[in-house]
Amino acid sequence: MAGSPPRPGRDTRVARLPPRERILDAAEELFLREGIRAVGVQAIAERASTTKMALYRHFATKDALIEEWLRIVAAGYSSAFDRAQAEHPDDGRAQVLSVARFVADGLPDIAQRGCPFVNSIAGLPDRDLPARRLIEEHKATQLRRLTGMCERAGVRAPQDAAAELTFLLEGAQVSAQNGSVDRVAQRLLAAVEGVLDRGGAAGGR
Amino acid sequence: MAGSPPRPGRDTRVARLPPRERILDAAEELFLREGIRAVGVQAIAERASTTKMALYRHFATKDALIEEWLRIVAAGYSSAFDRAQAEHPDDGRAQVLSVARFVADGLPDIAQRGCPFVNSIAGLPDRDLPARRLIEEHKATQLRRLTGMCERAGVRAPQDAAAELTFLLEGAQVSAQNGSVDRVAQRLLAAVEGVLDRGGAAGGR
DNA sequence: CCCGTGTGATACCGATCGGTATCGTTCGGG
DNA sequence: CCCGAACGATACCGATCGGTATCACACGGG
Repeated sequence: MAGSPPRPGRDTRVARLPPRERILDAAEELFLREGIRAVGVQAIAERASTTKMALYRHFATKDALIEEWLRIVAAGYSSAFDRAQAEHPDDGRAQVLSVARFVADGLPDIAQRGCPFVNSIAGLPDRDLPARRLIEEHKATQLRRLTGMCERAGVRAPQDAAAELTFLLEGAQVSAQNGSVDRVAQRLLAAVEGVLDRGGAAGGR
Repeated sequence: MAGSPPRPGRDTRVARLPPRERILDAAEELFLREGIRAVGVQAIAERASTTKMALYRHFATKDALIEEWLRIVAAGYSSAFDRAQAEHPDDGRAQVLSVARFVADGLPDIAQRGCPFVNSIAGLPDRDLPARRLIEEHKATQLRRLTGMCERAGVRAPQDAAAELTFLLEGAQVSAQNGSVDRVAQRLLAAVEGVLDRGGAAGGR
């Protein structure tokens, strides 16, 4: 098919990605499964079929690797927001539902591995660590975009609705992880629709 | 001065609790501030003004200490449920609101240290670790009691309502931790009231 | 053709990890 | 009064931590 594969080398194994990508993939896998602090750089290097030295040629420190990984994960969520807005322009309600469905679809993974941000924040004690700043800015951006979508959906109190939606989204993820609630995805989507229908927080009165 | 204090020893410092209590206190402090995996037994022992040996006389292993600590934290939450039921017998709505207020009151601490369960679960990869089993059983019990309260409150769909309340409660805690939402406590209580008024998930239609 | 860059492999660094062994001391109950 | 249990202190165990140094080799562009 392809005339000249990118960098097959003479390796018998599957076509290898550049080391940096392999390291990030391996780190993702291990960070999710074992937790940030439980994984050593040695284990990451081995799983990436390379060595510790190669890892430290691409990442100044383990924390830098963690930060880079979190940046990629955050970009994934952001692109879900992008897609929601691109597929349903001017339809705030559909945008929110699209985001909610994205989160709901990810719940099976979350149930086994946990939310990358929530799990990572546990191992990042200092509030001014670069990786934590990244997480907090990401969450703040998400809330802002969610608020915008709620405005476009014409709900009564966009700020309140966006906050409540955030609670539901985050809460569904931790509930999926500790396995206390069943049919989490279904319940999450129902609750999100409820918030959208009702507008802000207490709408009955 | 004092005729016979419990166990002052001849220590000049403040009256000391028995070592086991001191160790648990020190562990709680450090586990919350730094995270389970980041804290070494040495650090715990030093903060408890004792030694590693004394610690291992009371706890078979570090994991056992973690488990015992989580058991105590879980008992704290359970007693909040007990109080809610004792102070508002037969009034399910007031019971739920009491629990919600308990969580809301704890949010300032959560914002700085994070939820003990959520943070710990990140460092407990294996699902069948005793400490994780404890967390999951605790969360399951909470959901059951919440469901009972919703039934007593006469909501339409108690199971759905309890699940949504769980999402809100958990989500508010992680949102407080990452600081994305402001006025978390106020918003949480408003959202909880909304769920109680509305009954189950989507009630508008 | 050859040279520099990125790579793999190995060994090493000091520090710390969870956990254990061995002491002497202290203290309270029978 | 005295004996045993709990305690404090210290040293130690092998393993692993994050991070560094060194060296040989493969490979592609000039």
